[in-house]
This record gives sequence, C-alpha cells and structure tokens, in this order.
Amino acid sequence: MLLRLSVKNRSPVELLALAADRRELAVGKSATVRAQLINEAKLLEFHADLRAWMQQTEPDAKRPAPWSDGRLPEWLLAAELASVLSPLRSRMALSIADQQALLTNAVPRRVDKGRCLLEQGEPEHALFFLCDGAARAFRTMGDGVQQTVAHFVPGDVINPDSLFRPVASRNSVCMLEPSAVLEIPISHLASLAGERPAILRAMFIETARHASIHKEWIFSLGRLSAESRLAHLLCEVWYRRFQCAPEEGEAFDFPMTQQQLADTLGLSSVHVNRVLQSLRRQDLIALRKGELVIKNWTALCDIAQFDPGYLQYPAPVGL
Amino acid sequence: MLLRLSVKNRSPVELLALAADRRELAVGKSATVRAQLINEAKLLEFHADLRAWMQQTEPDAKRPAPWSDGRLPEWLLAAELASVLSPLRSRMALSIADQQALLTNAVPRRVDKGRCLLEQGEPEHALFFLCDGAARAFRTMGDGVQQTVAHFVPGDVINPDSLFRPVASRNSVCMLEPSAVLEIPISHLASLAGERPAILRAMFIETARHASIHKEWIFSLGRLSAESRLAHLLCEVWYRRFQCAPEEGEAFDFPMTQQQLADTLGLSSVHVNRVLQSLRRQDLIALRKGELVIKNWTALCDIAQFDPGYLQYPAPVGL
DNA sequence: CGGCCGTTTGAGCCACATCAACCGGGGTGG
DNA sequence: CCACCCCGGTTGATGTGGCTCAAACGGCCG
Repeated sequence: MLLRLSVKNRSPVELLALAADRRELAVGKSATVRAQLINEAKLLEFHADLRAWMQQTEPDAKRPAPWSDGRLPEWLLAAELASVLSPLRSRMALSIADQQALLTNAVPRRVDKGRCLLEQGEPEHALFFLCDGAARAFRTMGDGVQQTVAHFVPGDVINPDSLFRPVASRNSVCMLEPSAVLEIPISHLASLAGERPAILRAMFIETARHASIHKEWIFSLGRLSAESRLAHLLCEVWYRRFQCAPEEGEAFDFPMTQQQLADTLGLSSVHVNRVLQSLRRQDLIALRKGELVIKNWTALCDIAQFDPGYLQYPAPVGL
Repeated sequence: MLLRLSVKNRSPVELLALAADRRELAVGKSATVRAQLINEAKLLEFHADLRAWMQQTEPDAKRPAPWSDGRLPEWLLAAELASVLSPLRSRMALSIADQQALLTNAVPRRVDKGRCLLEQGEPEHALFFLCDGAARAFRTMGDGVQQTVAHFVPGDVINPDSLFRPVASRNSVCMLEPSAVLEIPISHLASLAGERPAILRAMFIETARHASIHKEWIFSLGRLSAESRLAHLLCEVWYRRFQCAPEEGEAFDFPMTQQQLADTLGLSSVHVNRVLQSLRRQDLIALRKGELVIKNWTALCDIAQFDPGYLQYPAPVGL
C-alpha cells in the first residue's frame, strides 16, 4: 500500500528529499491519494529528524540521562526507538526538545514474554512506553476467567493516565511476546509534566485515544456477532500497527493465542477457533504461528463494520 | 448514610463551622469513618465557598459573561449549579479562580428529553457540563440497533476530550430526561486551557475517569451474566450519583427505559425485563416510573462484582 | 375514547458455552 | 537421540442463556 521504500540506511538529507518529492506529487491528486502522500511525506520528515537527533549528542544537562553517557544503550535498536518517537511527534505533537526531555528521563528495559509490567491490585509506580513487542491489559476474576480491556502495539503509551490513577491498579498489563519498553518513574513524570505542559497534553491525547478505542470495544462487545467482533479486532490492530510502521504491509506479527483472543472478545476459545476457520475459509485472513496476513482488507472491514475514524489522532483542532 | 443535613439556607460561616466540627470529630475514629467525616467536611467547605462565590459579583473583566450582568440567570437553580461545582473542586481540583473562569465562559441551556447535544457524524463545537438530568452517548448501527457507550449523571463533563477529537463525532449524546447543561464553545475552551493549565488538567482527569469507566464496562460486557451486568450498571450509576449528591439516599432518579438499559448492556429489552423482575423478586431493588430504590446494596454489589475503586477520583498522586 | 409508548408474558430457536477427547510441535530431561 | 510432556490448536457432542417473534396489557395524553 503506502510507504514501501526502506527508511533505513538513508541520511537525513536524502529522507527530506524523498519527503519533498511526495509533497510535490500530492498537488494534483484526489483527496485520499493526496492524504496518503502527505502522510508518507510526514513520516519521512520524521525519520529525518530522528536520524539527526540520534546523531547529535546533547544530553539534558539538568538531569543525568539514565543511559550513562547520554547515548542510547547499543542493544536498544534504532527501529525500536523509532516506533516510539514516531507517535511522540505525529500523534502527541511533541517538539524535539520535549521528546528529548521525555527520553532522557526514560529507562529502557527488556521484558520477557508473559512478564507483567503492572499487577492488578498493586500501585503504579511508572509510566511505560511500548517500543517493540505487544502487551495487553486485563482483569482476572475470582474464578480465573480473564477479560482483556486494552491491547497495545509499539508506539503506544501503556498507562498515560498513571498520574491520576487511584492507588491500586484495576488491571494487570502483561507482554504477549518478548518486548522492549521505556519506563519513566511517576515522580519524574510529574515534574516533567509540571515543567513542560506539552508533555501533560501528550498524555492527555493518549488517554483520549485510549478512551476512543474503549468505546469502540464497548460497541463491538455489545452489538456485534462473534465473527464481526473478531474481524473488528484484527482490523483495529492491523490499522494501529500500520499507523506506526507503514512499511510492514499486510503481513504482521500477531502473537495472541486463541485463548487470549477469546478473553479479548468475550468468547470461549473453542468458538474463536471456529470463527477463525470461517474467516480463513472465506479467504479473508491467514493466521499461523503468530503471523497474521490480511488477504482481503475491504471485505474484512465490511463484516467488522470497521471505520478507522476513531484512530485518527491528532485531531484537527489543536490547543 | 453520610451527609444527611441540609446545606440549603445556611450561611458560609455556618457551613464552615459544621465542617470544622466534622474534622474535629474525625480525629480519633477508625480509617473508614474518618474518611467519611473528612469527606463530609470537604463537601461542607465547598458549599461555603459556593455560597460566597454566588454572593460576590466580580465578573471576568476580559471576557463578558454570557449571563448579562455577571449574575446567574434566575431559572438556573443553585442546586443545579452546585452539582457541577462540586466535582469541579473535588474531582478536578480547580481553584475558585479557575472555576470562575470556566463558568463565566459557559452558557447555561435547558435541553428537552430526547434532544441531542451531539450528533453522530457531526463535528463537536462545544464542551458540555451536565448540571441536572441524565444523558447517554450511543452509536446507531445501520439496522437501527443502538449501543450505549457512556452514561452521564449531574456533575459529569460530557466530552472532556473534545479538544482532541477527530472531526466527526462517533456517537450521539442525547438526554434521558429534561436537563440543564453548561455549554462552552471549543474556541473558548482552547484559549481557557491555554491560559490556565489547571483547566487542561481538569479535562484530562475527566477523560481518565471516563476511560476507567469504559474499561469496567468492557469487563462487564465481556464476562458477566445478564443479571450481573444489570446489577453492575445500577451500582455504578447509584454510586456516581451518590458521589455528587450524597444527601439523596438509596432512592433516586433513574430515567432509562428497559430498551435503553438493553442498549447499554448489550441485551434485548425482553431479557432486561425478565432480569429486572428477578432482581425485584430477590428484593434487591425497586424500579418504577423512573425511580430506582436500592433495597440491598451489599447483595447487589455482590452479584455485580462491583468495587467502586475505579470511581475514586482524584487519585492520591497529584501533579 | 383511541392511539401510543413502555412493560409484560409465552413459545420456539439459535449462537455460543461447556465438556471431552485428540493432535501436533517444540522444549526438556534422561 | 528418544521419550515425554505441556501447551495450543482442532473437532465433536450436547447444553443453555439470551434472542426473536408475537400478542396482550396498562398508563398517559390528545
């Protein structure tokens, strides 16, 4: 679909040139094509900024960076960082300076599959950005039955409302596959948000975005059939991944077990299995070994009643 | 339960004295009793502030107040205004000055039952506070089936995330009974939020609160039986009303039809009817003509798996 | 008085749950 | 290297919660 070219191994200057190309191309086109091209241009410009930023070494003087010399630990891949930085700019509209302030206060961590970032009933001591991997937030009932209440893809802030959360977290958050996160202690976050209103606004935007998604899930759980619900979830996750990593295409990483799908959709795992088979038989998707391929996007959107409007942030009206 | 005394017809000084009494009483008590007493004290202090504020006439000079002479229109009852002001202070932690700034930019409006504040597919031009009455946000599908995604009681901000919302609203919001709202044009809100970060933070808190509630609904829709779901909704609405108007007691205004309950719970109206009867037969509730009486709170919470933790704002960690 | 809206009741049915068994692959320990 | 196991996916048989359709009921309002 969109951005097929690789952004790796290109200099900031090259990237900016490519972006300019796209903006030029966009002029005479129809509305949707123009939007796509401009989107691509923005992404390219962002990657240019990122390149530039990563090459420069000007750590925040006021607070020592958690990575000792102000440089990223070498095991944190540029691609992983990029998938966080992209939404910081495009969704949350943070300036480079604000992004740096945020990042120099963040501690990068690797988290194993199945490991929890937050535990139901325990206080939240930190804010988390998901850089790579996948996570879900869920509630476990007394009888062991679970219900997923949120799903996270790279670039998402896991708990943007952590500043205002009641003491005990209501849900656990745990990784669906080996992941990388950035962690910011709440105390740091509070002072950051105090000094830089843009960061508070960014967390607000992320919270609003989550709320939008929650409403969509409520609609889905309340009124859609099992097949539509499943299709809707697949569309949503695909679209959210696409927003952050447009170069991935129709095949992508989807590490949920059928039981976890069931816990997300309010179904039993047996039924999820049958519905998945039905979707496969209709040649809409292929899902094997944690890789999902969307084979017929329009048809899938159709049965899902999926309309990505609710995922389009930032909104046109700024502050 | 708590605050049984009337706050009407008392001077600010009297109210402050009563509050002081409560704080004094609280000293030796157990944690829960102390919390209740302190809560009462805070409410009393708030009402004292409110009295004082309403008597004073110092309209914001920079912007003319919508009500011409800087005084409230006489048809807007003090009680209605109080139910907005209470959460402005207790949940959103706004100073009197911020509250005034907000209110002098707000236009009070009466809205008929069934009338919509926001229409699915149309842009949102204003922020709304619900002063009195009740409202719901819902989505209508192609075949006319509806799903409610949020429910509002007096004191709620209807669309706190309106600043960052995509152009087209995804849901309609319409009144369940004759209501009073305060309306703030988005343009005003934007400049307000720019000048006064506390107001931005207040909207953030409200958005976070809504998100908490949404997660609870997702849990409820996904994993609870029809009976538990209904009980859960009743508990939630009662508790939210109680937070803003503790003097109301176990009987309160509940203007939803069975069809609307069904649209909220993802059920059919026929089934809602039968479940309601079951709850009545168990002597847990009485619901007639828009008045709901909770006859056995603990039992109802029990089958609902209701734990009000998610409604406890503000959170202990401030900014 | 009639019409309308919301509630109530009954009969039949279907989507999805539950229970239970089997399969296949990857990891682990002997 | 094999034996084993455990986890996740698959399949079938059977049960049930909640849906649909349909009709009657009751209060309110014009």
